[in-house]
Amino acid sequence: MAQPTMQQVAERAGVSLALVSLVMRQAPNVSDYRRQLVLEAAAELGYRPNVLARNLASRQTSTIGVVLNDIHNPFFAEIIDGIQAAFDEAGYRVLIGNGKRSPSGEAEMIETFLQFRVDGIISAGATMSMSSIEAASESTKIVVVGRSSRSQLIDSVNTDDVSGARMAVDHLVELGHHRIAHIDGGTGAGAEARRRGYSEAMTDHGLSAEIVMAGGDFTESGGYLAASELLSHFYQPTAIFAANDLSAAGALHRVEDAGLIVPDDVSIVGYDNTALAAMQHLSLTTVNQPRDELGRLAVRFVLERLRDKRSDSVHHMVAPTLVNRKTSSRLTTGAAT
Amino acid sequence: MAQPTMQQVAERAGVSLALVSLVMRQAPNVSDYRRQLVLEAAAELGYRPNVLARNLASRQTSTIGVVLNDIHNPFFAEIIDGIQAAFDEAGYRVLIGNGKRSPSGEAEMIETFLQFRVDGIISAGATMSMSSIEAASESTKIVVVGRSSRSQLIDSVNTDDVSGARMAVDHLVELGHHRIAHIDGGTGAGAEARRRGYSEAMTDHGLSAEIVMAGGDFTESGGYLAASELLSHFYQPTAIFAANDLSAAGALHRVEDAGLIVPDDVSIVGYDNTALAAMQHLSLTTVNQPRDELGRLAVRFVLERLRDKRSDSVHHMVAPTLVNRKTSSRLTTGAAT
DNA sequence: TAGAGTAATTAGAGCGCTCTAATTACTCTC
DNA sequence: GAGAGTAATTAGAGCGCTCTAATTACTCTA
Repeated sequence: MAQPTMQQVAERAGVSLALVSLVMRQAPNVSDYRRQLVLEAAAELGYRPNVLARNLASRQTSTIGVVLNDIHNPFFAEIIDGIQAAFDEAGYRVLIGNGKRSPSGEAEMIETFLQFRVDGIISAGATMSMSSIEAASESTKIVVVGRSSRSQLIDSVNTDDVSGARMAVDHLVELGHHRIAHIDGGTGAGAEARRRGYSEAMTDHGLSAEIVMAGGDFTESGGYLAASELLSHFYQPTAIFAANDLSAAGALHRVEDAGLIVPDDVSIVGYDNTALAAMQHLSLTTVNQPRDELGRLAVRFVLERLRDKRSDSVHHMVAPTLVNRKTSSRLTTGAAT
Repeated sequence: MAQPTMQQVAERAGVSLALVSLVMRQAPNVSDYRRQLVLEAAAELGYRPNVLARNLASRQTSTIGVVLNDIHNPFFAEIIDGIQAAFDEAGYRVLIGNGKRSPSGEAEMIETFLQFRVDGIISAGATMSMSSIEAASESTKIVVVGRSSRSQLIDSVNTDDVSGARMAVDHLVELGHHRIAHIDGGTGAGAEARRRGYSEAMTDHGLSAEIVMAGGDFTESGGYLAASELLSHFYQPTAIFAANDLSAAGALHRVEDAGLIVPDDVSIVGYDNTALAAMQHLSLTTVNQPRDELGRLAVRFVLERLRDKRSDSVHHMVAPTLVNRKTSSRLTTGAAT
C-alpha cells in the first residue's frame, strides 16, 4: 500500500525532483523530451500525486466543500448539480458533507472542511446560526444558498420566497378561490418568508379575513396532520398552499382520505418543484426554485472571492416561477366567502 | 486568512511544539497543568489543526470516502445514513462524492479520494468495471455496496436480489395472479439478479409460459413506457413487478392513465422500499432492502481491513423482505390463464 | 539522600510536495 | 565564436504537523 513518491519518479526518469513537480503541475517551460520521460516513469510506477503534500506546500487545495443541510431532501441534492457543473469547469473538485438536518451536524462538517483547508465552502439550507457561519468565514470563503442573509461578511443566494408565495396565492385567487389556507414550514429555511408572502398576498386580495395557517415542518407527515386540522375547520378551505412539496404531498393524501377529490374539491399548491412534484402520479402544482441557477450563482460568488478578492458581501435573489400541474383547478362549487 | 500554527500555540503557552502536538492528539502522558496551558493558548489564538499536515506526517487520514453512483437516487442517499452512523462511532469522518450516474464520474471521485489518501472507500451502486475498482484497491481499502461481486480482492455487501424478486412474484401468485409481467432495470446494479429471480419464481410456479418482460432503466419515464408496452399485449398482465420503485411509480401512472384501477385491475410491486414507496399517496407494495444494515456492514468490512488487516475477501448477502402496501391485492376478475 | 524507576517534556528528523532563486543549456546576432 | 538573451533545469528551504529517541523532572524506597 506504500505509494510511489515524486522522488522515485525523478530517479527513474533521471531528472530532478523539481522537474517532476513541474510536469505534474503542467508547467509550460518543460521540454517535451523530459516531459515524456517523466510521464513514462510516473506511469510505470503507478504514481499518483499526494494531494495532502501538494496542498500543504502550495497552501491551497483546489477543493470546495459543500455542506447540505440534509442529503435526503431532494431540493438540496438537486442544488448540487449546478454547483458541481460550475466547479468542474473552473477546475475545482467538490466534496460533499451531510449536515444530517441539525445545526451541530452542519457545524461539524464545516469544521472538517476547515481542517482540510478547503478553498471555499458552500452551505445549502443552513439552519445553524449566522454568527457561527461568520466565525468560520474568518478562515475561508463561505457562501450560503437557499437561506436569506443580511450578513456583511457572507454572500448569499436564494429564491425570493416572499414573491414565490405570492405567486401561489395569486394563482389560486385567479382560479376563483377565496378560502386559501397555508401549511407552513415552521423554523425551516425559507418558511418565514413564505408565510409572509402568503399573508401579504391574501391581504392585497382583500382576503385578510380568510387567512388560516396550520403548522408544518417540511415533512410529509407534518403536512398530513396540518391538513387534518384545516379540514376540521367550520369553513373548510377550498385551496391549500403548502410551504414545500413534501408537506403538500402529505396534505394531498389527507384530503383524499377524507373522500374529497383533488383538485375538484380542494386545490393544492406546493413549493420547490422537486422531482417529487414532477412525478406524474403526483403532478403537483408548485412554485419552482431554479436550483441550477442557485448552485451556479453560489459558485460564481465563491470564485469571485477567490480570484478577484472581492470583500464586500453580495446577496442575490432569484425569481421563482409557478409550475401549473394537476392539483389546482378553477373553483367549481357554489361555495364562496 | 492566515491560520495560527502549532508553533505559535507552543510559543504562547511557553511549551514545546511537541507538547502541543501531544495535547492535540489527546495523548495520555501530559500533565493537567500544561494541557490546560496549551488548550487556553489554542483557544485564544483560534487554533485549528491542519489536517493536511497531520495526515501527511502520520500517514493516515481517519477519513473514509463514500462514492455514490447517484446522489439523487434515494436508495443510495439512504445507505449513507448507516455508513455515517457507523463511522461516527468508529471515529472516522466521512466525505461524500457524487458519481453522477456514470462510470467515469465514479472513477474520478475514486481518484480524488485516492489523491487525498483516504483510509478507505465505500462505493455504493458502482457501475464502473470491477477491474478498475480492483486497480484502485492497490492503494486503499475498498468495499462495494449494492452490487454483487465475486472479486478475490474486494469485499462486497448487497441484497439477495434473486430471492427479493422471488418474494415479489410469490406474493403476487399468492394473491391469485398468473399473468405477472416484469419491468426490468436494464444494465443497472442488481437488475440482472432481479430478472433472474423473476424468471425462476415464475417457472417454479409453473408459469413459465406467462413470463413477459419489458425493458426499463430504473427511471419513472422508463417505467411508464414499459407499462405502455405491457398494456398493449393481447393478454394484459394482471400484475406488474417493477425492478425498482421509481419505475413502479411510472408504471402505476400509465396504468391509471389507461383508466384502470390499481390494485383492483392491476397490482403493482416495486423494489427498494425507498421513501418514495412509503409515501402515503403512493403507498407502494415493494421489496425492502435493509439500507441501514447494508451501510453498517460495509463499514464493518472496511474497519476489519483497516484494523485486523484481514486480506481475504468477504461477500455478504443481506435478506430482503416484502413490504405489503396498497398497490397489490387479490385477483378479483374471472380472468385466468 | 543517592539511586532506581516512572512520568512528562523536548529536540530534531522527516512526511511528499511547491516555490524561489540560482544555475546550466540553448539560440541568436554580429 | 564571444556575448547577450532566453529557455530549461535544479538546489534547497519550508509548508505544519507526527513520531522516535533522548532528555529532564518527578516519586519512591532503602
